[in-house]
Amino acid sequence: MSTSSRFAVAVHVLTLMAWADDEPLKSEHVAESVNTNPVVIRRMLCELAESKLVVSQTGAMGGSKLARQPEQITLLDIYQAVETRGVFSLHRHPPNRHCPVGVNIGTVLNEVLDEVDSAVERVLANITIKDVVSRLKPCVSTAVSKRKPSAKAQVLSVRN
Amino acid sequence: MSTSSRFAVAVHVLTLMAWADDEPLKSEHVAESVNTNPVVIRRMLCELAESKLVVSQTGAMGGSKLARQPEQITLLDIYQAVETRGVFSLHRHPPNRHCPVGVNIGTVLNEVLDEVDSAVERVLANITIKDVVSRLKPCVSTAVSKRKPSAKAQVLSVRN
DNA sequence: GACAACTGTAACTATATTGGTTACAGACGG
DNA sequence: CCGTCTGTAACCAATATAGTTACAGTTGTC
Repeated sequence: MSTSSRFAVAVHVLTLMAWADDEPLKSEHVAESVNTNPVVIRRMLCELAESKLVVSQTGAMGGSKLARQPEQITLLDIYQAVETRGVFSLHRHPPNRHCPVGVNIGTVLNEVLDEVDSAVERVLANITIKDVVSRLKPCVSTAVSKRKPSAKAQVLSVRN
Repeated sequence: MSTSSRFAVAVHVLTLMAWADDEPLKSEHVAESVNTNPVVIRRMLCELAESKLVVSQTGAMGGSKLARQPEQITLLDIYQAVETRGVFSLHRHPPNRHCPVGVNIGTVLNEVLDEVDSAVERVLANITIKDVVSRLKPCVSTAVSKRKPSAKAQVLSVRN
C-alpha cells in the first residue's frame, strides 16, 4: 500500500494545539514533539489552514492554534485536509480496452473502492480531537502526576 | 496517502481467472489485459499462490488458475495477500518521549487505525470474486452481444 | 532425448511520493 | 528598526512500486 504518515502527524499536531488550549504554538515547538523539521510542520499547517482547521499568525509572538473547538474537529476533517487520494488506487495504466474484463473492471473496482472509502470516513467522522485528548489523558496523568505543571507549560517546555 | 495499485491489479487478475473458468491463463495473456509486463504479473501470482488463492503450472501448456471456487475467494483474502501494511502508518520517526502528547499519541492513534482497518476489512470480507464477475457481466453482455464467442475465447484472444 | 513453451526469480533501472534541509522574503510586536 | 515568527521555494534523500532484461528450471510434444 505505501501509506503515508501525514494523517498521523496531522492528528498529532492538532492534538498538541487542543492540549495547549488556545495558546499559539510555534512550528519549532510542534516539530520537537513530532520529532521532525519545522518546515515539514509549517507545510502541513498551511494545508490545515486552507481547510480552516487552524489559524496561524506571522511575526513575533506568532504561531498556530485551532480554528474551532476540539469537539468540532473530526478526524475526517483532518483526513480530508491532508490525504489527497483514497485508500486504494486503480491501475497505474488503464487496462486493455479490448478485453471484456479489462474494459469494465475499473467501473466495478471504483464501486468497491467507494464503499471502502465510505467505511473509513464513517469511522473517522465519529472521532473528534477532543476524544483523542480524552483518550490521551489517562496515560499522561499517571506519567506526570508527581508534580502538577499546567498542560500548557508541559507542551511549551518540550525538549529532546 | 500514496496507495498502490497492487490490490486493484490482483482483483483484476483473479477476476480474469474466474472468467476463464478453470482454464489456466498464461502470464503473458494476463499482462495484456492488465496492460503491464508479464514479470509484474508473475511476481504477483507468486504472492497469490503463497496465500493459496491460485495454483500455477510450470512448463509447456502451463499457466495459473484459481485454487478455489470464485465464491470462496473474498476481496479480503486478496487484500491480505498483496498489501503488507495497513491503511495508514504512524510517524516515520517516533515522537518526542518527553512531551506528554508525543509519548502517548501513538497508543491512541493505533487504536484509531485499528478501527479503520477493521472497517475496511469488514467491507472487503463481504465481496467475493464471484460478486465481481457478476457485477462485470451486465456491462460486458451489451459490449459483446453482436457475436457470442465463449467467455474463455474472449479472454484468450486479447490483443492490444 | 531434443525442443519449444511456460513459470520462477534475480538484478537492474525508472518513476513517484514523501520527508528532510537550507535559505530567504515578508509580517509583526515591542 | 530589529528580533522573532510564518510562508514558500528549491533542492536532496529515502522508500516503494512498476517495468525490463535475462536466464535457470519444468513440462508437454514430437
